[in-house]
Amino acid sequence: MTRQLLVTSALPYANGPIHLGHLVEYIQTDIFVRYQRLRGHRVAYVCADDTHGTAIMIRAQKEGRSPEDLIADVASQHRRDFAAFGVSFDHYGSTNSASNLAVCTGIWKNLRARNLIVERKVDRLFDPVQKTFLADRFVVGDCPRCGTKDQYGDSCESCGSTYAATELKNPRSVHSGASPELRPSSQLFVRLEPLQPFLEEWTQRSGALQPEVANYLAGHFLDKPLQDWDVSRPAPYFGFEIPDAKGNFWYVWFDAPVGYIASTTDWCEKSGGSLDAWWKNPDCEIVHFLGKDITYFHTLFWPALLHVGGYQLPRRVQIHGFLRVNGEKMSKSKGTFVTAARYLEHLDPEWLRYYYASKLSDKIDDLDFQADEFVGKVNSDLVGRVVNLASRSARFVESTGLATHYPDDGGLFARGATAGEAIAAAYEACDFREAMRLVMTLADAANEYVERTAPWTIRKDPARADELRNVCTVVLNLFRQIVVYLQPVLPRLAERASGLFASPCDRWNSTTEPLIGCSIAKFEHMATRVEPERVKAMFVPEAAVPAPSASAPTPADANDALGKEPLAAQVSIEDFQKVDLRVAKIVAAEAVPEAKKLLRLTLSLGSGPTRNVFAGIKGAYEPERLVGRLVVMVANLAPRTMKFGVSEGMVVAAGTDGEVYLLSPDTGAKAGQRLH
RNA sequence: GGCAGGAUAGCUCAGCUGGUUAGAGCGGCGGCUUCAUAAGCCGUAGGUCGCCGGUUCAAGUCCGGCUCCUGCUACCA
Repeated sequence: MTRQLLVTSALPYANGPIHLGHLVEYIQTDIFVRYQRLRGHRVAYVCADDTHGTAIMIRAQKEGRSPEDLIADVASQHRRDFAAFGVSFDHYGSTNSASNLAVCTGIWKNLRARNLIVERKVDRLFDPVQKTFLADRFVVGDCPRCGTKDQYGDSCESCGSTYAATELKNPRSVHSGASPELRPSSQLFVRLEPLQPFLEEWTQRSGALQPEVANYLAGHFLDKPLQDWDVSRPAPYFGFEIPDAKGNFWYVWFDAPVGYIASTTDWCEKSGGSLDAWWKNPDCEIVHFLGKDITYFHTLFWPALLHVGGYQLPRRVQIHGFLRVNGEKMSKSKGTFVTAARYLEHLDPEWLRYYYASKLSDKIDDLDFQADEFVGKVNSDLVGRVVNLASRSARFVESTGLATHYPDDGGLFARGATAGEAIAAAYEACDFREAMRLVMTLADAANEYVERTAPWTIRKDPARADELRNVCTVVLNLFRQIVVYLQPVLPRLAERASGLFASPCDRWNSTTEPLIGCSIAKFEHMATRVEPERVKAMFVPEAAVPAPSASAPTPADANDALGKEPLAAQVSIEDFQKVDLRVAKIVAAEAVPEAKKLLRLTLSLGSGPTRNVFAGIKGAYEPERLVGRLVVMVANLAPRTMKFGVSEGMVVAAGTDGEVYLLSPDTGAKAGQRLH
């Protein structure tokens, strides 16, 4: 029976380049999609750029251009990267599209009709100079919990606490630097609690979710009243203005998943299909692939929107873990934050496809990229075992072609055909690791056959020409069977093999019927080996790489630190001089056991009493290794009483999102010296 | 803090509803081979299955407790 599947990958945010972590998902989805096509099913694979929100807006501002201009640039870059890795979207759209606005509007109307939208007056910060309400990230001030300066209006990067923008101390507008005023604003919320029974049923009993996900939702959200979801943001905001609430925009997480539908709509338009035949067709299986970080958006809000909007719910939500590199989080400073473009400068995309396939399971486990394992898998599995089969047999039959009857192979080909069922089941379950393992056992068996029959010996005896041809017919058929099984993972290898046989490797069914009598093209290498040095070169930290040529178009690739932390309002030299920065020596350092992030530092300023300072750097520095080191401290910061004691100053460090880099003076600086 | 997941050979992982000497791939070691992109084949060594206790004729597999790792967390419980 021919199935019909509508498959999506999560929409990448239009605020940065695609990197190896993204590619886990797109490659995983693409393998699934190609597998389904290989089986003869009808598949639509749609995706889009997620383009709205504050971060995009801020970045566009910093770069002095319109958000539309920015997202167009990033979109073309994303498309190029995906194409290079063979990700075979049927349509790649944008959430900033007419179709998306239309679908959002439709769902919104239904939410209104079901009385699921409530409006509440909330006091929000208002910029009296710009005469606009300020989104959370357009306000900076001191964290109400720990006092850290220059924190956004949603959460503190130092202590991790979250709060309302109105709680910030000494708040300022990012636009004008003015102190915002409190003004009542009407915010719109989606009420989720009335949908509780539906969500309970769908998450716990539909079978769409992996069991650990269902457990997570049951224990986290469904066991108590669901909170209303704040879906509006006041202008200015890059996004869609809410049609019946002028001056308010849909929060990016409202219109982002709707982009799946919009992109499907656009694809239907372009290909002559209709949404009724796809998303709204109960026989069409909708499958979402996404990372575990965005689980609840896709398993609570999104089904709620679909349900109310009158759209079919996903049949399956396939969630994967994060990519780590050599056991650690990806890190720019360690060079393990590798963009797609950077990978392509060094390595072949099919290698990564195979490597990921050999590691991916249907679990939510993180996937660890290990350089030496990568080299080993590619070189020994792909080249040594699979491609080598063709390479050690094809040349012998270039002139004669394959035998006209399939010879006795001791049941090898039949065994391979039977194994197809288990391989198919593994693909279907997204247990690609298992699929690769099974395929490799077939390759092992084929190599043993070559060893046993020793065609290089047969060849020496002209009287045994038929036997030589028979043996090679077997080996090449086993090779071809394997290549078809690997086609979802290695489409380019399959194409090259197709050229060898002058017969496409594009149908799963062809694995049950040996190819006979056909000619064999001149053998050419189908895959190259990885040189370990090239992998090593890819992981050289950016800073150590010679500056790229000036002609390279880099705007979209620019470091996004500014976007994450916009420049603060201008200050005078007098303002700056109020802050007394000093070189300080760490004379003692210890972890605060009860705290997640804090180290207790004892700092010397050369003379006078030492200072006790808490620093949120536990995750990045070993206390023992800090002792004796010089750092920069804010020496005249008002003491602050914290849970674990009084902090008498602050150690300055750079970094966002959990990265922390302490500053060190050059050699020769002495504790106590002031910074000017 | 809560929750979820994990902890099995040097590395990456299988081990379903408890049942004979715990498996695979890679890596290691020893041979063989030379058709092939120094590829391939054969053999071999490696594990007190995180720790403690319990249920059972029998536990990696079930139950309780603990330790460590990872992730998530809608002020959080």
